[in-house]
This record gives sequence, structure tokens and C-alpha cells, in this order.
Amino acid sequence: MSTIHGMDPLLDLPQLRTFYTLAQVGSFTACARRLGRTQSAVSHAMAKLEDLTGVPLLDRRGRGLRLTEEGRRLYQACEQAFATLDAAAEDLKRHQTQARGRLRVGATVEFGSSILMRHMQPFLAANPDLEIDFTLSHDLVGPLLRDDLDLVIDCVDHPLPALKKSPLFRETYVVACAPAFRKAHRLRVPADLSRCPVLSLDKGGAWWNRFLVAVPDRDQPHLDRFIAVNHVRAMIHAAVEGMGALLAPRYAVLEELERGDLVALFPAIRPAEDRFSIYQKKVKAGQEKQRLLTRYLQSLSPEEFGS
Amino acid sequence: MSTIHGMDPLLDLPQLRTFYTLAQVGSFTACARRLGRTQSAVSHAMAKLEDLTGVPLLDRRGRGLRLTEEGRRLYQACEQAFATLDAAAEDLKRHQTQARGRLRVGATVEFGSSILMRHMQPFLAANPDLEIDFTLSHDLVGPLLRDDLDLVIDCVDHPLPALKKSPLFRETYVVACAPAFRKAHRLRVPADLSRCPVLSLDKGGAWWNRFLVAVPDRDQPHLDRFIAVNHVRAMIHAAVEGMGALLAPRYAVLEELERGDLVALFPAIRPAEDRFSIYQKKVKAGQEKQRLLTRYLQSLSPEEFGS
DNA sequence: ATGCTTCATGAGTACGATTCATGGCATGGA
DNA sequence: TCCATGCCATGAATCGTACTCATGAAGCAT
Repeated sequence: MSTIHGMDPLLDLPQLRTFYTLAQVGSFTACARRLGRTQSAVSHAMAKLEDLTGVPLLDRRGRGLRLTEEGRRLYQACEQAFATLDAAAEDLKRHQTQARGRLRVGATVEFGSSILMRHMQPFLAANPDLEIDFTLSHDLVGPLLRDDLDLVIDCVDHPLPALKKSPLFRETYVVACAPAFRKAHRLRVPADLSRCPVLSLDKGGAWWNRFLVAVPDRDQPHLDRFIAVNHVRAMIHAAVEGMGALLAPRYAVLEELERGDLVALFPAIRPAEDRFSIYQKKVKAGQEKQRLLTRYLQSLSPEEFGS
Repeated sequence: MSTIHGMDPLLDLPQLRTFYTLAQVGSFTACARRLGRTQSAVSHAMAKLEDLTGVPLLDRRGRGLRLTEEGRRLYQACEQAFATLDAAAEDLKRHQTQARGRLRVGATVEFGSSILMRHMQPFLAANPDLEIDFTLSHDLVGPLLRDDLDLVIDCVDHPLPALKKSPLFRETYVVACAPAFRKAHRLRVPADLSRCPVLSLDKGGAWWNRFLVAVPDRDQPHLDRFIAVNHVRAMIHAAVEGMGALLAPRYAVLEELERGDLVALFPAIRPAEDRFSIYQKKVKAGQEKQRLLTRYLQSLSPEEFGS
């Protein structure tokens, strides 16, 4: 009755996907985690959707939210619509041209050896004629510019005009230590880290800067007992053994936190995060093999990057 | 095979609606018009979609674009998905609470008397318990602030913090005249308007500024023979009779242009456009009757506003 | 009460979608 | 052949909006 073309822009929004996910998982926070957004984003999105439609869709009373009657109907529509769309997407994937030839990929040591390796198998299987080799190093841009690498995944920003940058994900860091260690050193606030052994990837302790910048001035600890370990995995083991406090990418210590081998310290303080991006030379970014890998990596859900 | 949750963000984009519309109308320009965007926007959107999927969806060879095989399949998926979503939207509309009480709407004379009136009937029918009255005037903000009006549709910008502004549509203007008039005055470039009778809504000729600002300096005409007519409809009739050149909102002269009673002049020059917005007092914007009308107006497709 | 979740909200920001201003490439008259 | 004209592509600039950040309020435990 309202629009001439029977086309209603109302329900054609990213909000809908959020609503759909939210209905599935039943919690704003969980939904946010799965979509790689903040809880606030989900809340805003739902507020907007309800405002747009003019109908309450969520029943927020009490614990564990439920859908209203209208919400349930909308959910069913989403279920159907997204199913067909996702099927279409899947279908399109099959028609992508396969990549051939050789692709030389570079990545940081920590990221490459863990997350990247864990997720490359499906891509390799889908492109049997593609030869990939990996170079894990801290110097990535040099080889990229010298054409020793075709594509690089790095977390330091390279604002070079010759490079194409595609954002990939954000890496968050946590401070943690063994439970016994926390007790022994009575760690309650950041300042308690003073005169307490801390594990660092470098000898100077610059590694801890990404944490220190997030600490308010009054609570600044004076770190002076650094234990340098130039390998993340080794550093984690050291922390588990109670050798010192640890600052590490969250994804790297998920299991240890889960098992209780490590406990997170000062959850209120969020260290600076790294933004991982894919870098390629602009002139080569158009090549099929490069685009395929870029798309594949970007299609990985944020959860898979441990954020 | 790729994403863990079977949720592929690829096809969850506004781009899709564009693609769907494009496939229906078969032309970038027409699609843009229908969606109220520029041709460029549609082009960008399709480029991005094809890049994202990695599959060519459009066949641009030759005249009149066609879909590729993959494009056709995607189109069918869209057809189905959007159908269920739009049905759901329609369903939600029925559950919107009806508005009651009285709503005093203000609008500019030209807009209110034509477009607005032509589109209010469905809204009135859907809200039988709502009494609406219209005030068409050029002074709208005053009454709005004095609470003589509840909601106002205006094209001049009011950056008042107490007012909530919701963008509605853009009004484009055209310069036109009767075919015979063009011949008689040999109108080919804007400068030819010098010493040629021009119709103006005001006596000073300020009406023509929105055209003059769009004309490059070298081609500036010296308008000096103004015929003032303080009513748009009358002005159009005058133009049809060959009394002078006309500057008018495009929507107002659509029929005349269609029938050939008027011809558009200098299509390359695009006069400054008016941006119509809905203004309401923030404190009252939350009321159901106001929100309903706002949503209704915004749901009207851009085509219906003649742009 | 105190803490611990979970969601809401307002202000500020960053990114992506859109526009603007072009340029290329076809087609159809003169 | 030559210019008009219509259609789409493209790069840079701009604008809006969906996000984050930093809170606050409300439910449920202890």
C-alpha cells in the first residue's frame, strides 16, 4: 500500500543480520563476539531496527532475552531469506576461477605460526594447483617491495602509496600470569607490577608499552625486572611456570586461560591493539591468486582470529 | 567449507539490493534514478559486488546489459530472499500501533500542494483515528517553535539544537521554455538568456540564483527582463504560453516536459538543489504519531518525489 | 549492601557509501 | 568523417552512518 514498487528499504539492512545472529545466540554480548563487534554496536543496531520498524522485537524482561511474537516472525523470514542468500553465495564460490602458479606469502612469526597455519588448509584444498610458500619474519615490507614476496600480513602500518592495504582483523592483548604467581605478588592493580618479574619479547621492555599506554598515570607501575624471551610460545610456557607476568596476544593464550593455567590480570585495562592488514603491491593486487587469498582470509570470521 | 558458522558476510550487503534493482531495470542510469542515487553509486556498488564475489555478474558488451549465468542465479536468489523479507516488512507494518489524536503538519506551498497531497491518502487511510491538518506557508520554523505546528517539511536548513532533522529527499530544478520560445530566442547556451524574458517567483530575480551559481563565469547571462509570478503553477502556464524562460522544480514540470509543452534547456547545467527535511521538536519527536508520519514519508521512494 | 553480569545511552570517530568531475567507448545523425 | 549523445568506468573528495569508547542503570548472585 505504501511504496509503489513493492520495494521496502526498511528491511534491507545489515541490522537484520545482527538481529538474526542475536536471536540465535540469545545474548547481546555473545552476538557481538560472534560478529566481531562490541556489545554496544549490537545494542545500537537493535534499537535502530526497532525504531525503523516501529515494532518491539525483543523481550528484554528478566534474564535471557526472548523474541516477541513479531520478532519471531521476522526471525523466520530471516532464516529463510538468509538461507537462500547464503546458498547463492556458496554457489558463487564454486564458480570462482581457481588460482594457479606460485604465491609467496609473508606474515609475522607469531601470527603466521599459529592462526594462519591453522586456517590455510581449506584454501589449499580448494586450489590444488597453487603453490604457496610462507615466510615468517619481522621484516616483511622490505621483501614485499623487492618482489621477494607477493602478499604480506603485518600489523605495523605502512602508508606507502605503492601498496594496497586491506584490513584483516584486530589483535587484542591480555596481561596474565600463573595463579600462584598472582597470589605470591599480591597483584591487584597495575602498580603492583613494580619490582615484579615481567616477561618481555625484547630486552628493553618496549614490548610492554602497549600495556603501559593504557594505564592511567597514577597507577603506572615501574617495570624494572624484565625477563626477555624472544619467542611467544616460550614466553607463555615461562608464565605458566610462574616465572613472571605475561603480556601476550589473546588468541595465543586462550587455552591456558580456559584451563586455568593462566589468569587474566586487570581486565579493566585494555592494552593497545594491533591492526593486522594484508599488504600487496598495487600493480599485482589484481592478480587472481592474490585476490582469492585476500578474499579467503577476509571471509574468516572474527572469532577465528581469537578476538 | 570456509566459515565456521555457515554465515557468509559476503552477500549481506546493501549492494545486493542495488544489483537486484539493476537486473530488473536493465540500466545503470535507470537503476540509479529508481533508487535515488547517482549512476556512479550504482557503478561503484556493482564493481564492489563483483570484486567481493570474484565472479562477473554483468555482461556489459554491447547495448543493453545482460546478466551472466552466475548473475542470473544470484538474481533468482535475490528475488526469493527479498520477497520473503519484504513480506515480513509488510507484516510488521500491520502491527504498528495506530496513531491517534491531532497532528499539525507544515510544508512549503509548492511541495505541500502537489507532492505531499498526492501521497497522504494511504497514510490517512491507515490511521483513521488521526486528525491531520496542513499549513502551507513559507514561514514554517516560527510556528514550529511556537508549538503551532508539530511537524514541518522544509527545504531551508535550520541548524537549531532543539530541532530534530530527518532528511527526506532532494529537489532538483530545471530550466525550460516552450519550444517555439527557444527557437525565437535561439537559446543554445546560458548566455543566450541575456535580454530574454525570464519568469521568476520573486520580483528581484533572486529565484534564478540557484541556476546562476551553477553556470561557469564565462557563460553567465545578464538577466534583466524578469516577469514576476508568485505562484509556481501560474509560472509554468506562462512558460507554456511562451511568455519566458522558466526555472522550476523538476517534479512540477514533468508532465509538460513529457508532452513537449516545454523543453529542458542546458541539461548540462545542474542548478543548485534543495534538500527537503522533516523538522520536529526533539522533545516531541518521540511521539508515535510523529514517528509514524516520519517513517511513512521516508518510505516513499525517491521516484515519487520526482527526482 | 557489594559485587558481577547484562544491556542502554550519548558523544566522538573512522570507515564506507555516495557524489562530483571527469574520461572512454559505443551508437546515430549530419 | 566528424561531432553530438547516451551509457558506463574511475579516482578523489565528501558525507553519513555504524561503530567504539566511556559511562550508567538494572537484574541476579553472594
